[in-house]
Amino acid sequence: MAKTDVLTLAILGMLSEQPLHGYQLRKQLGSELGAFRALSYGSLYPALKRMVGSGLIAADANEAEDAHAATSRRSRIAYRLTDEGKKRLADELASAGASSWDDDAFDVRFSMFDKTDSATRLRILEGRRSRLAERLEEVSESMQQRRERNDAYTTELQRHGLERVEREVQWLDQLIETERSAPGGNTKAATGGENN
Amino acid sequence: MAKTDVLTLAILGMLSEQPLHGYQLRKQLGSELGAFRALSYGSLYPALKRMVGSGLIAADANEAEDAHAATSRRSRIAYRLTDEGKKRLADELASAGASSWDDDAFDVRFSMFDKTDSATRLRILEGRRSRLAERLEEVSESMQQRRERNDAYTTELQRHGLERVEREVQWLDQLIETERSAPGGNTKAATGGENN
DNA sequence: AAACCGTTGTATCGGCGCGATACATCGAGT
DNA sequence: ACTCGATGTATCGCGCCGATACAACGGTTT
Repeated sequence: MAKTDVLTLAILGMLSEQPLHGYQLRKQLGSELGAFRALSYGSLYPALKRMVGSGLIAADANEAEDAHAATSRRSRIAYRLTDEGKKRLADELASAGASSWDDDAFDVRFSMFDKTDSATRLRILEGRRSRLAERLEEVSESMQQRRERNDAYTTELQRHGLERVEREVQWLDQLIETERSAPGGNTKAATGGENN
Repeated sequence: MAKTDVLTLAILGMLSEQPLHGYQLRKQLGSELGAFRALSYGSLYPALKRMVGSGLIAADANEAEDAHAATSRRSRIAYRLTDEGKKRLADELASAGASSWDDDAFDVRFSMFDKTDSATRLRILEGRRSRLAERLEEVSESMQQRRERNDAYTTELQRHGLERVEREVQWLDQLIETERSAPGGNTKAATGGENN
């Protein structure tokens, strides 16, 4: 079982909505996710090539929907999911990821929550939460130990880092609670509350 | 003028306190900074090798302070700054970094604030602040544009990301204000206190 | 019409960071 | 004596990033 890295998963998710060119793919990933804020072509194109190689996606080279301009045409390649790609995505969406708990991986996984069932959502949220709790433990412990040795600025930096993680945990707690109290939400409509 | 990358700068800073082995260096960097939380040996040792090559640091291979055990001895290498390394660090500390505004670079630079004068501190804080403000602009703009197209979870992810950056800005504002009202702090002693 | 320029679009290269892995020694506990 | 964890150095493959190059398209300016 080849394991699916974060970028591959993100691309699978994007392409499941509609076929896209590399260029468009990059823009979408950049604007939609926190991760991949500035995904470089040096990562993207090789990744696409890998995915074509492993049969997850296919490259449709420039099919003109308008028949009138047959010649010329600048080179553009639209990528779409293959059946194998769809299967892989479905597997991944059902699996709670095992490693959906890293900073980037969680973001990607979270942005696909509307494609997942409530149970899986909860497992991911809780996994992420406990991962952050661990880090909280580690960091605050090492802060205690070296409290004397550090200067004021380093201490402040650590304190701020800690606070950021704590707030992340609070955010997760909120999401977990919402998910528990409204488990029915399979697709679309869940978090925001009742603004629409 | 060879430019100094983040890792190199962090190592220079660490070694300016005392000579250290690669192993110790890694632990210190991991616990002290937010960046380099889990710096790998695959990055560290090559970096040290590069720095020796460019003359910034020197490697003292295992000088036994106890003379009695002459043979055996496990291999340990203590690294220390050369004069050139000290000069490079001083230059870097005075320069406000030009690129001390990335996430990681800022953390490293901030942890060395007690080695810098107040004017430089302010310039770095303000540089970082305006960098974050830019990002704030971009993200909230792209949120407006794609508000309709995104599902609730993606929207929530973006909202949370935005909030995190906003809080970061508030933190910086606080630091800037403190720095302005108490500019005297040149070295050691700023917020925390004077324990030694 | 010609010149310019920003956006769309594909692609590669060198350098570097990461995770895994290997190997070796030391001190302490059972 | 044996195991186990911490200390310590080192490398390999692979993926990512930043820079860079090339090219065609659409729009505005002159």
